[in-house]
Amino acid sequence: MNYEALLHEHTLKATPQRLGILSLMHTNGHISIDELFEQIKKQFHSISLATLYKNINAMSETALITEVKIPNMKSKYEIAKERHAHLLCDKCGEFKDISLDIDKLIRLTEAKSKYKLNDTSLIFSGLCEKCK
Amino acid sequence: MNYEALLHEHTLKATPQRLGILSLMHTNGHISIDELFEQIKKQFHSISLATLYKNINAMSETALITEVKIPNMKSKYEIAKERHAHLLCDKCGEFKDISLDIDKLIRLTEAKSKYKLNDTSLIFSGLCEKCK
DNA sequence: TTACTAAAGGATAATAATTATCCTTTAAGA
DNA sequence: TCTTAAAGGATAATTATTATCCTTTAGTAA
Repeated sequence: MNYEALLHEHTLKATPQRLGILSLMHTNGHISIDELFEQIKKQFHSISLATLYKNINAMSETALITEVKIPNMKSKYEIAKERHAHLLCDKCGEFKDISLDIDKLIRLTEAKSKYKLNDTSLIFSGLCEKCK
Repeated sequence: MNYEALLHEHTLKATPQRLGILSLMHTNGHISIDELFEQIKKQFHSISLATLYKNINAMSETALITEVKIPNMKSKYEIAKERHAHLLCDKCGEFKDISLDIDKLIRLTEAKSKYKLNDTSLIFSGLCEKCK
């Protein structure tokens, strides 16, 4: 993926730190601030935690990345993508995407509620195939 | 509702402060820490913020209340109840429960994922009937 | 290329949010 | 009543996040 272009599309400068952050987010899938700081320091020995926060905020505000709030644990961040739900294993902590017909779910809920819906946050938790 | 008994069932003492918190949670439906502190102070002039946090934690740990994490805003707390989803109006901020066949959704997702699921966090956002 | 400038980085102070501590008070049961 | 573990209040400590200020650099244009 060309993160330099992606940053530019979101009117953000493509700095080495940001490319590093996006790369880590990509390889990890979902990552918390703490994990991110831990890992990014390996590449950028003197990176400031403030820089990390500023970048997370800048990229969130421009919707390049998304914060995923999870019950009973710290938020994780992911590169923005098409609508999807998440699966969490309460035992091993595996956290991953699952695609699901969210449009249908939205249509159903709109009918029931009279709301005009445009987004969802949907997290399932339980035990993964290995842990169950 | 008999909150005194409810607290006892969760092995917690039924203090006036806790009864006040639960009462506010009930009348508000969902309430943030800040709103709660704001309101509870009217009844308990000298209540400490630490007491509020301690009680929120104690009642969360015993699953008497539930924290609802919402994208882009502060958490709200509600008295625990049967599985349900939430609707958020991005314009006026209305936040309410909606009942939905979550069991069915879980069964569907289990089939697709091989997970054994037992819980969900599901929030829809958009515009309410008035705001749309 | 070089030069310019707004944006971004780093260090650190400030603020906000949450938790811990310590001592006093009280709910609940004997 | 009496006893005591649990809870409350005040406040300190810790953690998380944001703001500030000065330096560096990415991006653009001469």
